[in-house]
Amino acid sequence: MTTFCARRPLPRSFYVGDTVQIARALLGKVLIHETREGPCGGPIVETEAYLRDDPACHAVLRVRGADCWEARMTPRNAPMFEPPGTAYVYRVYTDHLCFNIVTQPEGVPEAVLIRAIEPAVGVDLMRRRRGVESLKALTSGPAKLTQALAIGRSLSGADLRRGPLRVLDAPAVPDQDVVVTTRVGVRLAADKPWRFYIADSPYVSRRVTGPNKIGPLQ
DNA sequence: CTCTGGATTGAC
DNA sequence: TCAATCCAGAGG
Repeated sequence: MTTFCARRPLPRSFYVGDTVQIARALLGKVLIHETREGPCGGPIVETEAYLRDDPACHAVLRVRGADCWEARMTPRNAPMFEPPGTAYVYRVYTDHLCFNIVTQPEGVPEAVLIRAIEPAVGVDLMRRRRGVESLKALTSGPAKLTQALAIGRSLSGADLRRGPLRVLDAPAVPDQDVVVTTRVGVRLAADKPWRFYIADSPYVSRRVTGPNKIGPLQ
């Protein structure tokens, strides 16, 4: 996973289609943040899909008094309704930020959570921001990577094709290198196999071995 | 206004 | 395995 042939930013069309497949296709693509202190980032190694009819999705809320859900815009999830290729950054558990890439045409709230990247660019800068030395601890989790890349909430709503935070094209990761599992830390729709990671990457947040493992993509 | 429950991390 | 520790969203 040291091949680093970054190209142009991914176009909007990349982010339209089946969001689960887009999450899969984002593996290997390169996330780069050009900051004042320098560039930092690397290839994406772990993703999760969140869909418009998925109870775990921030844009899907329980209909009051009924046993069903519906997509609804709120102040927090508004960027999910923006055009494909928009950033959605939100806070969880006090001081942790998570970074998502919005998919689907404007008005359709689906997104891919970027859970881990391989630390390839600006490693020492990221070490300073994280306060740890170990490469494995730099970006191996959704809130770790936002801290390492200095992705703040002001980037929520930003266009990932232009500006300081970009997602660049790179060669596709072959199916035999991809593992599919259920999503981490979600209570609702916990059985959906919508998480993807690169099997042999040391920079994945969490490896699955037990009954949770859905298996490699054939 | 009050109440509930996290798309986490790091220490034990 | 578990606490830290705060806000978004819902309901009164």
